[in-house]
Amino acid sequence: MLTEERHQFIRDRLAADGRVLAGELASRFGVSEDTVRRDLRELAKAGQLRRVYGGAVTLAPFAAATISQRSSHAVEEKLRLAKAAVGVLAAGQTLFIDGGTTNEAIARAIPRDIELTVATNSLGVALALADLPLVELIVLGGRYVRDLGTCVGGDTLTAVAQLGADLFFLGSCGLDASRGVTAFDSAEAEVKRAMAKNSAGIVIAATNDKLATAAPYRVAAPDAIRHLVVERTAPAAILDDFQRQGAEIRFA
Amino acid sequence: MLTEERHQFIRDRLAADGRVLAGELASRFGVSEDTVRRDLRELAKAGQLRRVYGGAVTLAPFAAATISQRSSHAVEEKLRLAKAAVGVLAAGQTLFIDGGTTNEAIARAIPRDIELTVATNSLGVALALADLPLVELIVLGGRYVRDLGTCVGGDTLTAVAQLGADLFFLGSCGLDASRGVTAFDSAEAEVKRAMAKNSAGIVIAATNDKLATAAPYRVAAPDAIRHLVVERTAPAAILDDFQRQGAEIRFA
DNA sequence: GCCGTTCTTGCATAAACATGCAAAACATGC
DNA sequence: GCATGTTTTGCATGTTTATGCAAGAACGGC
Repeated sequence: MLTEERHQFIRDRLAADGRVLAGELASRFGVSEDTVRRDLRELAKAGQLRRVYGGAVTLAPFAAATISQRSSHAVEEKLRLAKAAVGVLAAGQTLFIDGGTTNEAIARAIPRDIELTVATNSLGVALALADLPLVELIVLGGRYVRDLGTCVGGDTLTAVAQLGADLFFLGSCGLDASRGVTAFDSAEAEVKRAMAKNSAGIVIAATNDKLATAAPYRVAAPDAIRHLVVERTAPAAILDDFQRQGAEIRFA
Repeated sequence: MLTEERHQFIRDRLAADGRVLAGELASRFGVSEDTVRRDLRELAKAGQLRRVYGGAVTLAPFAAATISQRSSHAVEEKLRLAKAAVGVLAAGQTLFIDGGTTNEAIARAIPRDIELTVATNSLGVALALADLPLVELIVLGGRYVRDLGTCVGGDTLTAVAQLGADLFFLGSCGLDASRGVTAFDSAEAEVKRAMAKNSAGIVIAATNDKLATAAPYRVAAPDAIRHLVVERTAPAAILDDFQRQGAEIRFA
């Protein structure tokens, strides 16, 4: 039996039952439990299931409900970035957080015992923060765009205009040392610009594939970035360019 | 049985009954009470429940107060109510939907193939609708209140004021044929009043325990209710009172 | 105050786990 | 065809985790 066939069977079984047992799969496939565990580990790394002691279960409902397509990509890297990104937080701060899977990961990585005020136009981020007892959560409403997972439009801009934040966690965008921060969508860019304008500093957590890419709509100048959180494997030349323009580099 | 499955069961049971007993869970899972206590301790540490002598209860005092009286069948009843409630919908309509578990159930019961415009201040409702391809979703932002699961405040009122809807699905409130619709919270009531004002008709889906109860804050007069969705076992006398004031009764 | 119940803590054990390694199956280049 | 490198798999190793049991502490009713 091919490895891929086992993986497919596990996915199907998870979709049907919501959980699988390592021992059960081993006898079903006629392979050792070690092999099954390896399968489960790989699928977990690919973001297709959650590993638990004794087997695996489907991902948390909120994770499945949000932008599931993109979030299965580079889960581990985003988790590492998120953990590093929350390091810039200080108690009592006010934040803007916009959309994107990296920002959702950051929201989930915020510890329960820190007091913050957070304004977000992302449903996924709002959901991640809805449970935190010490976080004052402000939802920035507006027209919901399915593909982005965020609210945009005039209502959103109005709401942003009434707020001011210490930090703005800017997500899902292109990043280039000469062109700065750019977005793929006009309405999305408008909201990002408003948030950037009303924030004292911008924080960007970017996977390597976001570095040195540009999109049509300008959001912020490169020297507006205060904290840049990147992977350890990020190209040093690009980081130098950002650092020269005032960004503080943080490695995940 | 996986540890994770026990945890999930405990969460579900808490959501349904508002409380769990350690001994009861132990015999149901077929494990020792020590194991159950360990589970409860972990969930408490994760902030998902509050540990009490003999078992555990839900965190939110508001939710606990209203939920504790519900039977474990309340989930099924809400599902039945929700299915009946979506029967009043027609393609192309614009809706307000506010918070409450019944409204979340209604949102989940909306079929994928109906075109609607929905404005909601409930995160749960928004999440349920985020996937539906034909629903234009407008999120009504504002200060998020954890116990209600909704956004309230001036920003929310401003956003509501700019919209008009055919129907308003009004949730989580007291219902009395003489006093009308009433809410437990002042800020919540304000938003409900604004939604009621800007809607052509009000729809209320109420479990039996909601009928003939009243809360401090008035939201709408009894004759503002256009559709009242109730269980088959609802007391006829109460229904008559509402019907005389213009409500159309629908049975789940 | 007492007593039974519930809880925490420490400990033992078995199961599940990660890791390193070697054999087998497979592909690749000459 | 044969040597070489890669992937997959199972096994042995040591580690971690889950669980139940026992003993003592904490709680609640009387």
